[in-house]
Amino acid sequence: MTDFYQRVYEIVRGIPIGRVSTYGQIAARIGAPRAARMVGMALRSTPSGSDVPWHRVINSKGIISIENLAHPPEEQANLLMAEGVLVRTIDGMYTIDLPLYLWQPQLVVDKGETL
DNA sequence: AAGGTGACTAACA
DNA sequence: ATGTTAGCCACCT
Repeated sequence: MTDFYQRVYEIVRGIPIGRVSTYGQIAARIGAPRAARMVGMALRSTPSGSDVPWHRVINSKGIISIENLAHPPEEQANLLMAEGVLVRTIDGMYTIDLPLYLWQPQLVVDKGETL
């Protein structure tokens, strides 16, 4: 995993079903806390058929990004709801209760790796 | 090789 | 509280 994108995919693959993460959180876990936009870029080029659950990544406000050009936000909302995530529709935007669904990975201090 | 572009964010006004 | 601004940095012309 020498590629930035690959690291993004690896982390996103670790998001459990029914949980979500944010662009910033993933960037931080890669070690580049300011590279949230790059995370979005990486997810942009993930095919629907891939094993990367791109739909489990939303923005820091708990909203499905309306700037999303790769897939309609509606599709992302459907995928999340299919996993049991409660998605509210407010003013044409899809919002998620972030404190409730945010993925909070445990850190393994021993090896400096994460679960 | 150099500059433009964002599935973002935190900081301001 | 809500709207704007300015950093951000790997990728793609």
